[in-house]
Amino acid sequence: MARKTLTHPRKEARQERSRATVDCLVEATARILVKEGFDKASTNRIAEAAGVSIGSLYQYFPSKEALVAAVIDRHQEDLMRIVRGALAELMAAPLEEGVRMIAAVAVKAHRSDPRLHRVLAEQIPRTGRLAHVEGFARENHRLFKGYLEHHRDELRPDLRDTDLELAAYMCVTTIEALTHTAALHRPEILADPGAQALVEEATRLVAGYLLPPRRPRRAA
Amino acid sequence: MARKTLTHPRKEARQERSRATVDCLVEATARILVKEGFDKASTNRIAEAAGVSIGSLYQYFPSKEALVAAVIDRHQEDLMRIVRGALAELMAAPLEEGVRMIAAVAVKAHRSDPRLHRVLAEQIPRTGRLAHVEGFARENHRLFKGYLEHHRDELRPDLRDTDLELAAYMCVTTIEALTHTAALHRPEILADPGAQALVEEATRLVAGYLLPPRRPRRAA
Amino acid sequence: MARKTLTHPRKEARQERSRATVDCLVEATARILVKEGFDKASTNRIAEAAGVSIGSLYQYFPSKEALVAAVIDRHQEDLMRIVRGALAELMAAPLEEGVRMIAAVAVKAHRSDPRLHRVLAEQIPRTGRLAHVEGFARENHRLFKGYLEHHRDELRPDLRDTDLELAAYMCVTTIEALTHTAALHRPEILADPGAQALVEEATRLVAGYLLPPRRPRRAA
Amino acid sequence: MARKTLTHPRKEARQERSRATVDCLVEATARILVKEGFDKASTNRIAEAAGVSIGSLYQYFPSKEALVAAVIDRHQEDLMRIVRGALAELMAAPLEEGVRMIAAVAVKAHRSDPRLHRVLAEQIPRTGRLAHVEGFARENHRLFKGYLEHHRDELRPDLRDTDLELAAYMCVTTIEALTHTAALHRPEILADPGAQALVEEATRLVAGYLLPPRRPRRAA
DNA sequence: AATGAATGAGTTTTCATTCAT
DNA sequence: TATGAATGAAAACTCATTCAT
Repeated sequence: MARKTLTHPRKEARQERSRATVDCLVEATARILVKEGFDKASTNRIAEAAGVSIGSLYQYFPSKEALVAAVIDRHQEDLMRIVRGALAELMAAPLEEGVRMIAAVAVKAHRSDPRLHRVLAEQIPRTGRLAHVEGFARENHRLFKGYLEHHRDELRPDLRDTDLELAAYMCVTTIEALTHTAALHRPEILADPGAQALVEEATRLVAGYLLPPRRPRRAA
Repeated sequence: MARKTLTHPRKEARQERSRATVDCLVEATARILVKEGFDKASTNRIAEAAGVSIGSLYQYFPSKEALVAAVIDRHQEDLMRIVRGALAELMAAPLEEGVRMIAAVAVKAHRSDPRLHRVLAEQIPRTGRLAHVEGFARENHRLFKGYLEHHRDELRPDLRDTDLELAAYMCVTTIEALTHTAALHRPEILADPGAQALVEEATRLVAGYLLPPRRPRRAA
Repeated sequence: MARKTLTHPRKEARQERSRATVDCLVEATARILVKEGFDKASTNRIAEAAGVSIGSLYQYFPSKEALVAAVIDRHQEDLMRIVRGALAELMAAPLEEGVRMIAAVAVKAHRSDPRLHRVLAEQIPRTGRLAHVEGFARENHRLFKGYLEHHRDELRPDLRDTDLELAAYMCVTTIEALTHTAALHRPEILADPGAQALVEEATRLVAGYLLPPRRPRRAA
Repeated sequence: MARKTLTHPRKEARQERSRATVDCLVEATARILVKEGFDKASTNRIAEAAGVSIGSLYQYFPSKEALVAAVIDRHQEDLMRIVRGALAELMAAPLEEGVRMIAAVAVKAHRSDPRLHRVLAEQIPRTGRLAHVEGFARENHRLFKGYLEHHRDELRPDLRDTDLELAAYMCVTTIEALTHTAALHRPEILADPGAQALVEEATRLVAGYLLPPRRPRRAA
């Protein structure tokens, strides 16, 4: 019996009741992933935690991977919503302000559920959702590059005439890396007092990289 | 079937042959982790790949975790060697040069075996080696903080009188995050042409954060 | 996790002990197949009946099918031994006697374990052993065709100059079909009093088909 | 989860629509049995293939076995119809002609759906329908014995005064076995060019067994 | 009557680990 | 000390069947 690893939901839950079951399952999967890690998240355990029979689980998800993939997708959508919502007004902001917004959004996104974020980050390769997730990253990158192009004249002189690909990459990656790493390894930094500081420092770091040097103040 | 999680090698293997066996096993574990992932790395498979009987494996390693821990430790030691070797002359270097050295070392370290790095990064939480590994990070952090203190007068004015804790954290974390993330998700950036660029951009980013703004050139 | 259906033993049992284990397993499989049928023959049940742990079972047989295949092979070899042994002296026998020998051998073969024969006959398609088994049938067919050619001059006149392919097929198939069907559906026919009669009638049937008509006795 | 094995249809489905549903289900079962084998024929699959909900399936058939039994019965009835239709005029025919008719009918019956025939042959033991099916065989046997008794004087002399039980058994079994085995293992023989030959050879075989030896022609 | 969501016992299979030789 | 046969808990997954709607 061929048993390819399928990662797509098995059938659409049409009725009210079954949609609730599916939600329950995804919820329970996320909860267990966070509380006990991938290895402990057996399908039987998930079903039990969801208060659903193992048979029902397999009616909607053809494999454990499919469940994790569903959690990933749901998490991505949460992040997307945060990012898109916040970036609506990005274009109008001056550079430093724009960078701060990006940083703030990155922090906000990673704060939404850092422990889940962490487990998922580790499990994404296994689930074949990598392409999907990277697409999301690329979208952010493109978006920010567009923003930089729109604000070319605010950049430090030697960047003004270049392709802004690399610059965009550096900024987005730095901010993403700082917040992602904090989420994975320094959860306390994303907690309430530190998060603001992280935004400020990241802004100084990245804005300093993009903007022309300010005159020393006493130079007035 | 008691399955306590012991993570220390069972005996010291002082004899010549035992030594070789242990090396073989660690080697094989690393190889399989990289080529097939953690899930495929069963103890039987490792023993087979090492050309050693499963019984012998358990003579030297009390559990699967112990094996992975040994791989992690060996990898850490490799990294340590790179870092310590390169940082011997750090103190003497001026700030920008020092930052460049740190960046270069981070890149070098992450290039040493990025695929192993990746698997281990994912598996470290499972092995209880986390504290150990974070200790290493903290050492780097302390080291760099010392370096900054030693070069206080080169810093931008508003940093000169502060505790350099946060500044050090930002720098080390940014560089580490940039290289680590590249190792995990953008291996091509660490490959030969890109790596130099990464060092340069990281240097500009971080040095720009630490140093006082340079006068615009034409101001002469 | 790919799970192809492998039907070949997983590893050779080298030590004394493990060969005993393998034998036990094959034995137990046969026993359960006969006593309870294919559906009841779960691997756990087989292992239990063999007095062997389920793990050991999977050390030697990669799947349930492999176990059944092993039983089939063993049964085939038993049959082969019976057939080859009996057919050594076939060539020398005159036609009617030869036919009787063939019939006797077929009966003997099907008597060796009719209930096993039956279950296996049903399961052969599932195990991929079909080709193997049909090869055996073809061998018998070739053998008997050779025998007929060797005794051409005893045949009824209109067969003497033809290709004996079809004639051989009819004979072998009839005898095989009569005994096989008896084994499957009329076990009592193969039991002791009936078996001799079956041989005699089959001989009369087939010999009558091959030989020239005998003169009516009173015609002397 | 009580799982008694009931093999009788649950209700008579007198209404038009119910009738259609039942037919659909039996049809679908047969189709899946043939195309995918017994193991793949799960009740859910059958319901789906029939375009009927699993709930409805269980309204008409109390178990999977009942479904298969229904298929068997339907198949038997098809065969019956063929046999009875053809045998109406048997009694009047002389022996050789009668044998040929029997052989022709057996071939025709086995040709009607050889693949279904095969699966059913394998599955009948499981369904408890064995007795039912064997009853059918016995009927044929009785019928042919009656025919032989009616044509006693055409038989070879040493048969004329015996109980024709055994003779009938040999004839019916040989013809049945030859066609059944062909259906199971040599489908090509039942296909169009070969089937006629099979009838002829079977007739020669069996008629030769029943009739007195013909005088050699030149003996005149 | 029909629907299809839910059930859960039971199946195959893996793999860390032990222990007799 | 080395070997590898044996172990068995536990995981993933199926499918006949029930039952609320």
